[in-house]
Order: sequence, then structure tokens, then C-alpha cells
Amino acid sequence: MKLNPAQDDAVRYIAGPCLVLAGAGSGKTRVITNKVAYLVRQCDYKARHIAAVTFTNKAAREMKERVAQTLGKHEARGLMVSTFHTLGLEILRREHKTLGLKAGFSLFDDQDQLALIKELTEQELDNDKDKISRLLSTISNWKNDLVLPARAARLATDPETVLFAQCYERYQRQMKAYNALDFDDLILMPTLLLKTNAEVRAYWQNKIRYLLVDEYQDTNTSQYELVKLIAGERARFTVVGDDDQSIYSWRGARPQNLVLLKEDYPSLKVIKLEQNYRSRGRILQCANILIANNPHVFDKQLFSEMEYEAPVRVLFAKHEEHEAERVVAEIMGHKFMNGSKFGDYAILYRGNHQSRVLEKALMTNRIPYKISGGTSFFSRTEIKDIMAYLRLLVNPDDDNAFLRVVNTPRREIGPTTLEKLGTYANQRGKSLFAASFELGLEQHLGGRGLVAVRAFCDWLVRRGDEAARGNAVEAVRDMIKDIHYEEWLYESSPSPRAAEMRMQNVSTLFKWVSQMLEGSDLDDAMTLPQVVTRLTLRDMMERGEEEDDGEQVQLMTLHASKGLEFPFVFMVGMEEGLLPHQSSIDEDNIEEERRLAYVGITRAQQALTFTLCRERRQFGEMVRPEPSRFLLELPQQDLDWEHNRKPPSEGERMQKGQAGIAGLRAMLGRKS
DNA sequence: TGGCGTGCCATTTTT
DNA sequence: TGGCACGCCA
Repeated sequence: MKLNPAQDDAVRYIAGPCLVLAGAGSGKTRVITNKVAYLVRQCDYKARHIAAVTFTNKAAREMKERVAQTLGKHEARGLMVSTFHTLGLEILRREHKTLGLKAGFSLFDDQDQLALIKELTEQELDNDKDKISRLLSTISNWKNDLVLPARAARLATDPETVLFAQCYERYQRQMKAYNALDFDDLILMPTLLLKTNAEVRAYWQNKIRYLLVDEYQDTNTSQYELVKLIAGERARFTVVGDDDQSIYSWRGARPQNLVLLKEDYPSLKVIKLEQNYRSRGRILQCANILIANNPHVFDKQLFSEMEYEAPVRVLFAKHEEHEAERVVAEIMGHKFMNGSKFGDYAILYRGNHQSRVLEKALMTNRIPYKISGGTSFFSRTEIKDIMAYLRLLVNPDDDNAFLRVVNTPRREIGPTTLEKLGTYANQRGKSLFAASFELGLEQHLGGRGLVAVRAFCDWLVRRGDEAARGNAVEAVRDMIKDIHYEEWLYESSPSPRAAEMRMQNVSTLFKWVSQMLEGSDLDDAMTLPQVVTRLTLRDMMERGEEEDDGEQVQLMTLHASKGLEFPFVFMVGMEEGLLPHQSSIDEDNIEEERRLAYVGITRAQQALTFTLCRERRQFGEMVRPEPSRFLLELPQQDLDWEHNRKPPSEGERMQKGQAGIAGLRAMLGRKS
């Protein structure tokens, strides 16, 4: 298919900085992939000098595949397509020494982070969940704004912030002792490094000669700084974004960065993509009308040349289970009538917990489905255990990992021994692993405990060496064998069946690890340290071979659906309190929720169905939620409200639509 | 040391 | 209502 004039402009403009305002479904991925191809084929750029950055692994993966399709594997070789975090990781991998990090640093996920913070702040915050989560987000905000502990302390005025700044300082020091980084560090550290170190900056500016950024509205301050530092004086970059799809402000994303760009680069070329190629007219109309309720930075009007087909439906259910059953029944019926595939259907929801009922309904009806996102796999104990072992192989100073598995499976290293070792390590300012070898430890810890701890550490050293020098795949296999993990699973699981399933998970993890170590068509072979960090970032290849034949109904959160499209979309739980979410209502943050709804609606190509419940069980008790205000904001003439099997006539519907909530209540036959 | 029971808390969204 | 954390008991 040919590019339209605006798309063509966006692809061919390479003279300077370029901002593409791309509405939903306006073909921005096409623009990015075509631009990469254009740079390589027409402009003499080597693929290895081009970097494309996105926000989610899924998007990066998809873009990589699209480019490989367009350019061919040969010409695409060396092209960097990654998330911001993976790009940061790559920079750190090369530059870690300058920052005083040892090779093989660990990456802490939020659970590791939480555990560490809890430990470090026991006295001050005495396990107050609320305070701890405030502290975590404060630290994260500081990092996103490139504020280091010293400056945080200086800026702090109220007592709590002063305390938080102290905790921040302590946290950073401890992370350094562990040779560990958190997710935010992956952006913060490279950005500060490029800012202060001209040599390093020159290297990366030379390496990345053209930069493309997708979903630019989701960048936070440090990410934008990083973009500017990499782009440098030449400012050879294209960013693509849509302020209507900014749904990550809670993570520090600043859609104002779109405006800032114009100020920072006065020569910025702005190109708007306003033709939608994805959704049928009605669906697009709904999306446009809904989002018109939000204020806008850049005006844009999406239009479509597609037919104005069947209206968007709104289905009612008695309760959550009924809602799930109805959606499943709709899918089965529709599939039968249309001869479509299960993979053509997506069910979108606000929160991960909503997937449960849906899963159950799909399962009882034997419908294949796939849940994207969700952390269930990596939150399983067996996976956490093996991940901890892998981290230790690479970085034995990782105390979090050390504590997790030093006695799992059992090694007769109990709490008393660990307590003593911990106290000693603390005095010496060393990691548990490093402290184990010191002679001074013998005064505090003797006998069996000492022997057991040293045996464990010796073993770690041996396997670590094997992993670093020899065949890493073999080393990992040996490690799992050495610790008798399978036996341990059978010992510690409630049933042999459960043990078997857990071992299956371990095998899956092992399979991923070996695939990543060995490389594939699309990805180069990685070292074990790389594999471990990439797994922590959840950046792995999808499990291949398994039935990915388009025969699985797609389940995901609205957030996870961004950037994707589906022929038939169900948006469930269209209720006040859920979408918009109660906490957003409380915090007066409706606009972002509206954008979230907008993202969901614009995923649909051919048909869109909303569902909501009359009753929903919440914290054990039944509540009767109001229909989402977003449903009422939609153009009522494009909606088909289901009404006890007897939909109201066109006239009535118009009238009731205009009557707002009161009219709707009347229509549902409910008292207010 | 591990198994079981009670009681409390929970529902945003992701790298 | 259900899942998890902690504490008590064997």
C-alpha cells in the first residue's frame, strides 16, 4: 500500500528534528518502519547506526519484526530496536566501569526494591504500607527528574520529605554495595553519564546517528534528556506521539514533552497524521467525540474513509460472572456466524484482577485464550528461586538473591547463622558473600554454620566461573542439577502434580535462558549477565512453537493494548469506579482515564462492544455501580443500548441519551 | 522446622 | 470473598 502524503513527508524528512503527531490508527508504525528502510536504502545510513526506541517489549518486538520484513534480515542487521530501559542497559553494559559498577550488576525488580526499602527503613517507617509506597514513588520521581540524594536533601522542606531524602541516600548506597540497579537507574545513570562525560557522549552520538522514538508522549524527564543527549547538536531524530494516548503520567510521563520539543528545537518540523486506516466510521466517531471532552495541546481531527457500519453495542450483565459468560457467548456466536478466528477477538479491561472471571468462563467453554502482560509467571516461587540463583551466578554480592536461596533447598543455614553473618557483613560494609570468606567472621560464627555457608559460597564461585568462562548453558543446567531442585520441588509441594507443574515452569525458564544465550534470527546471542537482566525486564522472546496460530482470544489490560489492533474488541466493566477507576475519581484525574478509554475504543477495527454489570462484588460485598460516564459522553445515536432484550427505539434512545444519567437510570428501571 | 489456622487486607496501570 | 502473612502448635 502506498503512503499518503503526510506519511510520505514524515518518512522523507531527515534534514532535522521531526515530530510526527500520529492519531490512533494513522499508520505510525508504517511510518517508522518505512523511515528506517528509507534511511538505509536512500540515505546511506548503516542499520547499526540507527536506533528505534519504544516503551513496551511487545512494541519493540513487533517493530523489529516489521522492519525485518520490510528490509530483509540482512539489511536490518545491527539495527537497534529496544525499549528505553533496554537501551539504557546497553549503554551501561559498555560504560559500567566509569560509574563504578562491577560487570554483571544485578537488576532489582520492584519486589526486590520493596524488600530492600522495608529492611532499610524498619525503624522510621515501621512497616507502614502507605508510607513505604509513598517513599518508593518519591524516590522514583526523584530519579525520573534526575535528582540525586544530595539535591533531594537540599530541596526537601517538610519533615517527611527530609526523611525520605535520607532513605533515598541510604538506599542508593546499599544498592551500590549490592552492585545492583533498579529500573529507574537504567535511564538515570546513562543520562547523567552522557551529560557529564564528553568522551562517552561522543561515542554514543557516533554510534546512534539517527534516533526514532515511538510513543513519545510517554517519555518522562530523564528519558527526554537522554533523547536530547543522544541526538546532540545534529538533532537527527524523529519522534512519534499522540497526546491523546498519554496513559502513563503515574509513571512520570510528561506529554508536555511534545510542546517542550518545539521550544528546545525551534527548527522542529511538525507533521500530522490524521487519516485513520484502522476503525470503521462509527467506532472512530465514538473515539473522536469522547476525546473531545479533553483539553488538547495540538488540535487534530481524525477522519476515516471506511464505511459507517453497525452501531457500537452496550451489553448489560447481572454480575461479573454473567458478564464474562455473555462475552464468551458473544464471541462463540459471532465466530460461528462470521467464520473468524478466536485470535480476532480481544477482551480489554482496566485492572489485571478482572481477567480471572474471564479466564474461568473461557476455560469452561474450552476456548483458547492468551493473557498478555500480567506477572504471574515471574511471581511464582520456583521461578523467583531460579532467577535468584541465576543472579547469584552473575553477581554473588546480590544479598537479596543470596538470602532468598541460601537455604532453599535446605542447606542447614538457619536464621541464627544468617543473623550473625549479616551483622558481621554490615560492620565490614561487605556483602554476605564477600563477608563469608573473611577470617574475622570466625570470631562471630563458628562450627557447622560457618562450614555450610562457606561451602555454599565456594560452590557459587565454581559455578559462576563455569558460567563466565565455559559454556553458560551447561553451567545453568549443572547448577539446577547441583541444587537438586527437582527433588526439592517434590519434597516441598503439596502434591506430585503440583511439583510436576512447577518443574515444568523451571524448564520453560531454562528454555528461554538457553535460547537467549544462543541467539536467534532476530536477536544476537547474549551473555548470561545480559540474559539475567533482560529476563528481569521481561524482555524475552515469546515462547515460540506453542500454538500461536491466531486461534487464541486475547486478554489484556487497556494499558497493555496500546499500539495493538483487533478486528473485534470487547471492553468490559464500563462502570464508574472501574473505568474511570475510583482512585482516579478521588484524585480528580479523569482526563487520563478518558484517554485510556480512548485507547481501548481505537483498538477496534470492525466491531466494538461495551459491557457493564448491574451488580459487582467488591471486597466481599455487592455494590450496584453506575454506568461509566464515558458511555454517556459517547454519541448516543451511534450506540445500541441493550435494554432487557428490548432496545429502545431510535427516538427514545436519542431522548434518553440526552437526558444523561437520570434518563439512563429510568431506562434501566432503577431507583436512584 | 513445617504445617495449619486465623485474621486482615484488598483492586490501578509497567519497565 | 479470597489470598496471603504471621503466629502458634506439634
